[in-house]
Amino acid sequence: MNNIRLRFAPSPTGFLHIGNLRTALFGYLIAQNLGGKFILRIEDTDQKREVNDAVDKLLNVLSWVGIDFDEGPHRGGPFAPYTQTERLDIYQKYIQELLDKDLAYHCFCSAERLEEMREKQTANKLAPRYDRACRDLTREEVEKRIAQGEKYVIRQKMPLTGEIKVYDELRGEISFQASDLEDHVLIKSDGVPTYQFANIVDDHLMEITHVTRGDEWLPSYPKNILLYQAFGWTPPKFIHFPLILNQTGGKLSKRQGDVFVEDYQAKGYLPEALINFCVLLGWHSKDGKEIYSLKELLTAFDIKGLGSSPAIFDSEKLDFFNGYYIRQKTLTELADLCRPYLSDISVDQTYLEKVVGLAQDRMKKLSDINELTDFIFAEKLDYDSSLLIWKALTAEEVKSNLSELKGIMEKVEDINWNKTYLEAQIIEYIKTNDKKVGDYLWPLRVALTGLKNSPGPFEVADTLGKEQSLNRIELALSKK
RNA sequence: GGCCUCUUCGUCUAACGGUUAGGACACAUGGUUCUCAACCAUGCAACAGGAGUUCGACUCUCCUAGAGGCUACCA
Repeated sequence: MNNIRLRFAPSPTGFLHIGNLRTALFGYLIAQNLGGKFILRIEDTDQKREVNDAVDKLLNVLSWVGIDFDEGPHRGGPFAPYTQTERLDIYQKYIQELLDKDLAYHCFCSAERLEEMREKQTANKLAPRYDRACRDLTREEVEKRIAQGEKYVIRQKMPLTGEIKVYDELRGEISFQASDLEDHVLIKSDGVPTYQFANIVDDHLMEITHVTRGDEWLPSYPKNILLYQAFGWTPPKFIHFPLILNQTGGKLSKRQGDVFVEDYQAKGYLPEALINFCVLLGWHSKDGKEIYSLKELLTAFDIKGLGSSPAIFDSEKLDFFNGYYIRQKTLTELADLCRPYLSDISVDQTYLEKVVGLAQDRMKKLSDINELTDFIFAEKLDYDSSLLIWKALTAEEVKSNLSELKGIMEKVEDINWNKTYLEAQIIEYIKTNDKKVGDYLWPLRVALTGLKNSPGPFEVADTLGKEQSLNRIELALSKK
């Protein structure tokens, strides 16, 4: 047993962004790989963005993909509570410490003043930054204004000069100029801390050893380090994962399509595919293997395989993985997975397994099941009789071939009505009469499916059953 | 505007400073096949540009360019 501890710390905003899934996944894998603990902490300090049931939903999706936690709001733990709005008194205590050390200060500037200030700065091509107007107020003045009921925030007092060096596990040392840092807000005017403050306090208190987060946090890293220094705490290790980009290289956002795990779940992507696909965005194994189950990743994952450059989300590769994992399913599993996507939910289980078997090799996602197997459930096939004609055959030849096959199939006993038996009978007939396979099978297949492209005639006939198959052949024969 | 990060096939990515720059997806062709899919085989395709360091640079340094991120009392 060691004391490695990592956390996933999302804001409960409703859905799980695909980028967050990967952040959670990497964190989970590192924790598992190092034999440590994985903790869920809910960062709900922005009440404006609060969404009902968000935590339950989040937990559902994460458990769907197979990620679970050792500690968190749903199961407690030695560092409870794990929801930031339940920890407000803790932050009060720590901000007071900073105030006492003169490393933070009250700021009474109004939102309007700040906005005006920023507008002026940008107009003058200056970096928009708080002008530190309240940084050096006297203690008496601060007390007086608080007593008068003035609203205030608490800001971090940054050093004015010098260099701040930080270390990222993937990129090495990065240095920032203190003069580029803003005195950012630690406690908002409603007394609730910002991410920047709550996050650091909680990571320390919860004894997090490796902070894993997205690349978008790199710019605030020096401020975080300064906060650790202000408290006299030893910072954990930091790993900033490169971002996932959209097809055009921009930020993955709602506007260009699906960005939430729930979207993919609804469309019929399997958790195995999502996990396998996501883990390969910025990570590779030593031996170049690319097919990985979550279970295998638990031991195979290695932080050394992480890269530092952003990755474009390629849905075609996701489709490949999804098709691959669909093909790995047993018919029973696949039937269960497909059932919610069927318009007719009352389909018999064994029948459904046969139907699903026809589509398995052709599916990219579960929702494809409808389009792929519509022809099976169709009351009456609707297709042009010209489709029945194979290559140079005439319409008469096609009908004659179909009649011959009908004759053979009529004689097949119900008990023998299966793919293997039908295939053996029909192929034997064709061979012994020295005919071409295509001249018979194409018309038969079209008669049974009404489609240009479809699964083979024997498996379709098997699924359809004797009566339905013969009806469909009869329909083909009656076509003009 | 400022700061930070990133840069190998279309995409995801390999390559102790020495390889015909490898694999996967996609694509193409062939095989298998009545069609499609699946499967198998083959092929196509990349070191952003420029200086250095070095006997030798995809790999180290610097510059340029491009891309992305951050620049809120959002996370």
